[in-house]
Amino acid sequence: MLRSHRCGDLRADHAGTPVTLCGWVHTRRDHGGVIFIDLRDVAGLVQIVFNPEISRGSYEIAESLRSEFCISIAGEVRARPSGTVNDKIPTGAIEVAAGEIEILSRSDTPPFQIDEHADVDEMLRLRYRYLDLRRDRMQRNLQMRHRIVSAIRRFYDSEGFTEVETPMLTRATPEGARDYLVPARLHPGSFYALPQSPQLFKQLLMVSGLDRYYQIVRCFRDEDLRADRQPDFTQLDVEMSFVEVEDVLESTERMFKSVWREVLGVELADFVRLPFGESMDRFGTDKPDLRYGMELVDLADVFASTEVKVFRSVLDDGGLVKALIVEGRGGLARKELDALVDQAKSLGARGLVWIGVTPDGLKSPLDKFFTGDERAGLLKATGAGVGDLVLIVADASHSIVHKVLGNLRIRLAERFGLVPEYDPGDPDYWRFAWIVDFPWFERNEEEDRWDPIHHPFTGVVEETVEYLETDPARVISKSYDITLNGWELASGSIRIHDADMQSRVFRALGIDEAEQREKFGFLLDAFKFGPPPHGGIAPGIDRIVALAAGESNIREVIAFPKTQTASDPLTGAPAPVSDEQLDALFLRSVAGKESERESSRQTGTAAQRKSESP
RNA sequence: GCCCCUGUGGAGCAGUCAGGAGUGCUCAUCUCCCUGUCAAGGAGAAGGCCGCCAGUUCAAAUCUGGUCAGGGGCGCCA
Repeated sequence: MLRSHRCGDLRADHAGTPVTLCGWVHTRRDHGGVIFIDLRDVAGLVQIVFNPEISRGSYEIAESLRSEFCISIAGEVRARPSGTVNDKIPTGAIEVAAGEIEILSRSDTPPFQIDEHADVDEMLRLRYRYLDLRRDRMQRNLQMRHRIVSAIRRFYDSEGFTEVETPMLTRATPEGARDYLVPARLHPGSFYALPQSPQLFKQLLMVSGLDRYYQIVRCFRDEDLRADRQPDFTQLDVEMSFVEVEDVLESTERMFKSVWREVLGVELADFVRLPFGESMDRFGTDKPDLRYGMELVDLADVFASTEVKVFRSVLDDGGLVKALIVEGRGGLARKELDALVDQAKSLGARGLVWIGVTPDGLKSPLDKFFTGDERAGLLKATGAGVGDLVLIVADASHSIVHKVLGNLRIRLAERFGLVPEYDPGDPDYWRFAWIVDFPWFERNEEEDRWDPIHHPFTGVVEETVEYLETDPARVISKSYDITLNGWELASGSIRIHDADMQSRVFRALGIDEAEQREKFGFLLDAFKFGPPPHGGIAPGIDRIVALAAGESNIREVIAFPKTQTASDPLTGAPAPVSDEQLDALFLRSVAGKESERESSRQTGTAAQRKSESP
């Protein structure tokens, strides 16, 4: 070893110990006669003192040190002189008097400072990700990720699960997200797909009698990115045989509790159970943030016999009139209210009615149309008091009302500081919920058919099987989601293992036997050989870690993530390949115009291309 | 595909609404001073196609259009 200790591990009781340390120059404070270096390694910072009275040679070398030089020093740990102790760092009681120094490697001036203070442009961080990852926050995030994954493995190992790897090069799935394709050199014209999830393989493993399977596995979906979505992401994939819904929920909930206990030292409360319909009614979404109130209020009763046109026509069409109450914001300026109306419209609403509750009555463009009963009913139903703001969306489409109000609820909670600060040690901060009783189908008006909300192998709740042929909207699935503080963390279901039931479901979906064979033939074949009842779940690792670490973006917990256009500023991926490579794969590019544009691109990409060449 | 925000020395910002010489702040870099600092301090210096292209104008960082890049969202994500 080139070192005897780690910088950040030294404490007062090391005083008098000779040590050899390796690390990076974090900061340099040159006083002319004495030089201080904060030396940084994976464990933390420690102050090194260079003094010509200790070693003239080392002092002279230290004068040439700059930020991020990688150095080794040998010297003695000593208590700091009284009055110079630094309470801000764990090693602040001591310092190391440097006797010898070796510059292991020099560093160019870094493109940005490696400390917590600078809020650096993310593009730059990603281009120099290896420097970005030197920062304390990133180190902590990656370490937390490791501890979480490790705790998950420990849990499933102790519960008799077997981790099995499944192929990365597999067959394109007929439905779901867009696949990433890989040309098959040995099969001209054919392609592998990277897995969107190991869904079908884990079901096959149940047919194989594995009984309890898990895998921490990379998955790929070629869809547009979001704060919580990357094109390649990591899932905890779980499947169990001979279980019902309740067994998967119980096991998964215990896993999360165990991980939170081990990693964050907090004892989670039992997860709330929220039926899908109730979640939509109360929060306008199937992934509600339960850390604050502002629940939606149905005003259908209040305006049941209204003459206000917009409400009347919506209610007559079977639509919804619902409200959101923003406490203490009745005095919002007209300009801000107009901005809210615009937001609502951009989300698909025809309009947004705002009502300020003042001591003199209601302040609203619609107030003059309200009857006295309606004003009283509105206040009673919403519970709004003087100073509050009521926002109402009315639409024939229930989903638009819920989408708009659900979105406004989140934005207003963030804007008005209703979202609690990150406080991992507080059990109350972690609002886990099971979302259950999802409808099996959703209506696809464009294609004039019923589509599965989950996937076509999802089990059907027995009591609703009879509606498969008569009223698909009433069929409830044996599927479930976990949500945490407004994020969907996991999704799963009990699968259909009975051939007759699977046929009925395919019929309801309008998929005939030829299509079944073409799309799912190998799974249906497997299910001819005694498939066990089984089910599972798949939590997203990136999201779990981001929430646990208090990050609002999963890029912060992924070592080398991609930008919103799915490119990597560090490697320059994706990039064109040579004609020779294409020839070998029997491919020809038709993106002529695209590549011309590529070559005339401006500064950012040019600099990036520069970094690609050696 | 659509909507919104952002782009100013190496980094982070202000300036843009209301056009008038690249003006300012913090940090970094370079030189000098300094033996107890800790995001050290002091003095000085260097460093800019104001993302890019076009338009309006006597005059554009500022106004207009387009475009590229980064971020947030809608659609999409069984």
